[in-house]
Amino acid sequence: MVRLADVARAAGVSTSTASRALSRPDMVAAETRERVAKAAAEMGFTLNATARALTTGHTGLVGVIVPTLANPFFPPIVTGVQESLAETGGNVLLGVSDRSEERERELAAQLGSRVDGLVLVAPVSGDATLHELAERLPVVTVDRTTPGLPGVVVDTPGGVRELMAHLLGLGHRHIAYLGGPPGSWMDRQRTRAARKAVEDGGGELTVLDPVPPQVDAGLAAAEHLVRRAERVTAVMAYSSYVLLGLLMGLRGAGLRVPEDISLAASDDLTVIGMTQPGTTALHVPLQEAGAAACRLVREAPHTGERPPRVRVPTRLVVRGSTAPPPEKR
Amino acid sequence: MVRLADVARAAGVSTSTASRALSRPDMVAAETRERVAKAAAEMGFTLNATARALTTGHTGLVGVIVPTLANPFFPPIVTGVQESLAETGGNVLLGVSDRSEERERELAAQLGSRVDGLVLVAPVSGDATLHELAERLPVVTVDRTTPGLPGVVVDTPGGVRELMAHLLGLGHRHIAYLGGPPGSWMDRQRTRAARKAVEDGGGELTVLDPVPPQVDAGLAAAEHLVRRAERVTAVMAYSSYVLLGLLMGLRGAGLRVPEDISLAASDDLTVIGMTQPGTTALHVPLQEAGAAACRLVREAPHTGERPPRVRVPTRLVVRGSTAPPPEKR
DNA sequence: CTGAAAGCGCTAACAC
DNA sequence: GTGTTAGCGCTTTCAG
Repeated sequence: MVRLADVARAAGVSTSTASRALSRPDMVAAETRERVAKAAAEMGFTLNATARALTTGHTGLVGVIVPTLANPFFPPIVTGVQESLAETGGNVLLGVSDRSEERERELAAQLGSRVDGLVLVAPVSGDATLHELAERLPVVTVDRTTPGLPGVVVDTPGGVRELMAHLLGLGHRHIAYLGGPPGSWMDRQRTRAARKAVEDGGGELTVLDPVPPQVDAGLAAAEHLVRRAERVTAVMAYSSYVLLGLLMGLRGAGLRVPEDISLAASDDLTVIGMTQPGTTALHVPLQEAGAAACRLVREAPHTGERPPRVRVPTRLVVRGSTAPPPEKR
Repeated sequence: MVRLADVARAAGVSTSTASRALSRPDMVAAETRERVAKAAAEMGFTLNATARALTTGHTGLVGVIVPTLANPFFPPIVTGVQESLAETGGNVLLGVSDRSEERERELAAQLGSRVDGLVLVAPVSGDATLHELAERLPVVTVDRTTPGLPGVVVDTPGGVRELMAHLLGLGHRHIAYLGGPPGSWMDRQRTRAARKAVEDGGGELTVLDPVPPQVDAGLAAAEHLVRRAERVTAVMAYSSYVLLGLLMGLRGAGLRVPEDISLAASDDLTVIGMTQPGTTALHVPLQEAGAAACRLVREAPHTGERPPRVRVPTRLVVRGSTAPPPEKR
C-alpha cells in the first residue's frame, strides 16, 4: 500500500505539503501541486478515506436505512440520496431493516459511527428512539415525521385530495380506496385524506382492507369487488402493482375500464415502466425526496425548536383510466 | 463524544483492557468484562468504527456497485449481500453507476479505500480495468465473468435451455425471444442459449429487437407481434415487466394465453408479486447470488490461477401461461 | 508557501 | 489477565 508519505518523498516535499496539494490545492504553489499530483498518479495513490475520516471527523458517508428494497417505492429514494451525495464525492451506506424495530436500532447504531448523518426512510421505531439517535448525529426521516426532527414527506395527502377531486369532478360518488401496506403510517395519512376529500365532496368512500404492494393483491381485490357487487364506480389503489392487478382482474371479469369503472393509483406507474394503457396516477418524486433528505442531513445540525421540513409535492397525471361513471354517460 | 479511554477510566481499567473487554470478551476476566460493559452502557458508548478500521485494517464494509436500482433485477442482489454481511455486523456501501464506465471507475476508486472488498454487479468496465482494481482489493463480479477474477453468475443459459426444452416438449416449433436490455452481456448469453436450444430441438427461434425492462416495451412488442402476424406460438420474454406488457397487449388484441400463444419469462415474476395468472417463469435466486458474492469477497484473497466461480442455478416454474400450440390441440 | 509535531480513537505486540 | 507503548494514515495548528 502506498502512503501519502511515500508520495511526499517521491515529490520531494513534506507530508503536510503533499496533503495540502491533494486536498486543498489552492494552499500550495502551482508547481509543487503538480509535482505531487504527478507522483501520486504515477504511484497509483489514493488518499485513505478511513484515515482521513479519523482526523477530520467526517466520513463523507450518509447512512440510509430502508424497510426493504423489494418494495419499488424505496430504491428511488436511495438513488436520490446517492445522486445528491455524489456531487460532493460522498457515498451511501445502506441498511435494510426488514421493518423490524430491533434491526432498525441495530443498524442505526452500527452505521452511526461511520456516517455523517442518517436518513431513515419510513422508520418503524418510536419517536423517543429516534430522538435519542438524533442526539448522537444528524437524522432526517423520510416518509414520516417525528415531532422535533427534520423530515421529508411526500405530500401524498395533497395528491390524494387532488386525485379525489378529479374523480368527484367526473361525477363519481361511490369511490373505493384500496390501501396499504397494512399498518403503515403513510397509509393512515392517505386514508384520512381520501375520506375527508370524498366526504367533503358529497361522496362516499369505501375503505377496503389494506393489502401488500403486489399484483396478486390487486387481482384478489378485483375479484372481491366484482363478487360483492360493490356499487363503487371508481377505485384508487395505493400502489401501481395493486392497480395493475386490479386492471387485469376487472378486465378479466368482463368489466371495461374506464367505461364501467374508473381506476387510479396514488403512486407512480412509471416505476414499472408502464405509461401505455394510460393510467391516471399520482406522480411521486421519490428521487427528489431522497435528494432533499440528503441535503437536510448535511446542513447544519438542526438544534432548533423548529426543525426543517420539506414537503415534496406530487403531481396528478390524468390519463385514460378515469372517466365519468356509467350512469352519467 | 465519549471515548474508549473515558469508559476505561470509569471502569478503573486501562484502555487496552477496556478494548479487549468490548472486542474480545474472552480475553478478559468475567468480572472486569462486566464492569467495562456496564460503564460503556451507562455512558452510551459505542466503539468508533472509523478508528477501529484504521488500526485493524479492515472496515467490515463491502462495496456494492450496481448499474441502477430502477431495474428490479438489482435490488435483490444488494439485499443478498447485505444479509450475508449482517451476520458478522458488516454493512453495504452502495454505488450506482448508471451504466457509465467512468462513473463505475470513479465509484470503485472512492469505495476502494473504505471497504474490505468490492462486489461489482454487471460491471460495464473492461476486463483490464477490473484486473487493475482487483490488484488493490478483493473484487467479485456478479452476472458477468472476467477471466482470472472470481465471479458469481446465475445460470440463466441453463435455465433458458430448460425453459426452451419445456416449450419444445409441448410441441412449439416457432418460438420468439424478446430480450434485453440492449447491449448487455447477460442478454447475449441468453440469446445464444435460446438459439442453440431451439435449433437443437428442431425449432426456429425469432430473436426480436432487445428492449428495456418495462411494461410498455412488452405492450409495444405485443402490438408488433400481432401486426406482423408472426407465426410464433410461444414467446419467451427476458423480464417479468416485459412479459406483463406482452400479456396485456396480446389479450387486448383478442389473443388468448395460452390457448393461442404461450408466454414465459426468463426471470422471476414474484418480484412484482404476481403469481396469480399462473405464469411460467424461471425463478432466479438473485438474493442468493448476492450472498454468494459476499462470501467470495470475504474469503482469502484469490490470488490463484483458478479463481472461484459460483454458478447459481435457476429453477423452472411451470404455470398456466404455457400450453401446447393451437395446431396440436 | 512549506515543514515539524501533535494527535484523531482505537488495537496490538510486548512485557509484567 | 492487565498495563505500557507504539503506531494505523492522514490533517492541522503552529512556526518559520
